[in-house]
Amino acid sequence: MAKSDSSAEKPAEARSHFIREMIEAGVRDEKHGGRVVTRFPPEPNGYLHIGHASSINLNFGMAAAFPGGICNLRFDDTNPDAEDVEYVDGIQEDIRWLGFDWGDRCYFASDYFQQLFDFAILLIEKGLAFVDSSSLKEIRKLRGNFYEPGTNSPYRERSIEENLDLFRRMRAGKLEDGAQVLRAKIDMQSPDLNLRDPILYRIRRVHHHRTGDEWPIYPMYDFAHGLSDAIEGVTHSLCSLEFEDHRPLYDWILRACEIESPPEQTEFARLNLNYTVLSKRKLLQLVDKGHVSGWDDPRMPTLRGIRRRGYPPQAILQFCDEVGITKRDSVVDVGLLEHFVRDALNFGAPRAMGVLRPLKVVIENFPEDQVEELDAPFHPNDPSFGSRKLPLSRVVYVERDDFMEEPVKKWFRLAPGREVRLRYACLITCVDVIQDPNSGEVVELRCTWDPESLGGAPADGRKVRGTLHWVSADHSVPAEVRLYNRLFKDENPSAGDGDFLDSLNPDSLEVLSGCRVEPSLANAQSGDCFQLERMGYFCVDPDSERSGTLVLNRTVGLRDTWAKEAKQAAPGTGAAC
RNA sequence: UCCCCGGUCGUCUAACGGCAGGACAGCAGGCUCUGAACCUGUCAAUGGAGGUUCGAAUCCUCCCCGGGGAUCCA
Repeated sequence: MAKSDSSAEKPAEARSHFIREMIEAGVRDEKHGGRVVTRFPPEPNGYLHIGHASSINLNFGMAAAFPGGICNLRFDDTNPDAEDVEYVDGIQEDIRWLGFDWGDRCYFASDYFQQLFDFAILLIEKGLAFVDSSSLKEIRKLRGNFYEPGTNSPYRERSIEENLDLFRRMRAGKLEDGAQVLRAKIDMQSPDLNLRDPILYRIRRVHHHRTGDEWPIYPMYDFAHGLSDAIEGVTHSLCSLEFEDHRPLYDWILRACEIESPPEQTEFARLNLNYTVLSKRKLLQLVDKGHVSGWDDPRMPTLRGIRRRGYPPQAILQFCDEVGITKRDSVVDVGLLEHFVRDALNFGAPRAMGVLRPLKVVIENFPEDQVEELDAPFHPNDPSFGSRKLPLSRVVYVERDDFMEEPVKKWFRLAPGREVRLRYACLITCVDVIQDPNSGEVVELRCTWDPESLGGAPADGRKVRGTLHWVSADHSVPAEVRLYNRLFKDENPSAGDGDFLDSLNPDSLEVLSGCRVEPSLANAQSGDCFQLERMGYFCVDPDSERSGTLVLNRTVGLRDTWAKEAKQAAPGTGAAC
């Protein structure tokens, strides 16, 4: 039984990592009452990308790994300047596409604004927070720097009553943006700058996408995040490495607010990919400046981009599991992602034939009006996919790249005098080459076929090395095919002092318009995925509906050891697509 | 010059004081009606110096290298 032995069949038992072990130990020791509650906390200021998939997989995965575990979706919407409902809808769509479900627990930090405000009052009453009327510039100056300690604000010793009054006036909306802020009273000498009387609340009189104009003040991340976790009963607050320095503040706030069973913050390294940028700011720039067609451009590392490209969610999850969770910064090779995409598609995608750059072939001894219907399986390793009929007629198209007038060594495709197999059809021999008299370009091949080889092997059992994909000229349907290359030329587009946009690959998109695909694809629906044999995995782009012709995205090419070998033999000639 | 974190094959990752293992990539074969998939084999690593120990990737000290940290961002 040689069914394709893909890892897609056996969902690898979840690999362990330090966070899983930590949670396991905690559950064993009845820490947090033995509960596991995580949350995925996106800020709705951009679309999710492959890096977020790792965090989503972690948070939802850990919840699922323990009995009774749950994972909330919580929008961290405390900065109305950058945020938008467009993103809250898109983010939910993307997480669902990955296969995760938060039940009815879709929360918003903005839902907690009143509770957060009350906690701030508590802090003031306890003498742990004060209103600072210094200007932004003064606050910055007094904070000190890496090497110099900070200095106490002149407003630090205001009375509790005065602070209460001032803070309530902030809330009442009577003050200008920036007039004053609420600060925690911690330690201006601390080597951890986050502890130098961090700002808890600021005045920002702008419209919020959920709370409208109700709040003229907004809580800062450090204040809002831990308390939101606490309000939701989160036990494990998993975040990325850059918040490590914030953990003492996270703990301070929960302690100061007298949270009885405080959540625990643990940091892990974010996912990085070479030849890719994963920063919302940079992705936004690509979209805004028109370097890509949108957040869902198939070259984008966004979840909607790779979804449109045809990456199966299963492949992304397996990729995340394989990469794992650690505390060390790393840059994963995009090749690993592509490996899991191929792996999932090899297992799950039906096969078809399509010619990207057609070269006309006339089979001279094939009767003019004859059409042979050949049976071809949809999957070579899995009969459950069934089969379809392929029409063979006198004129067919083969791939232009499969013919070489002067074949290099080890070439076993078509060339003058050479015999090859048309996949699932018959053997043909090239007997003549027709060129354009002016350009010299090969425009047509004249071949003969061996009728006895119909359906497979020749009668005499002779071996033929090359097998080509093909379509019948009259029966095939037209298609536009979009080939994608990496968006950036450099492994690390953000390295150096230059603009990352300078690293953009001008050849990241190649549109082929005269393609021909087999008739079974005529009714393919947007989103359908299949392999065009020998050419790669493809999916139907939604543009097909608009344009009325089939538009195919190449999801990923097949491994191509011949291209590699040919490239080594003739450096500089290698076709890189 | 300060604080925090991290350094294991090319890349990612395991090891919880006891044989440095896996995946991807690479290379060499095999099989094949996809130069795919699949199968077999193979290359390849503990940043450095000391110390503790019968035994150190793992514990300790120092050094080196990398990342993060001074938004009224998250």
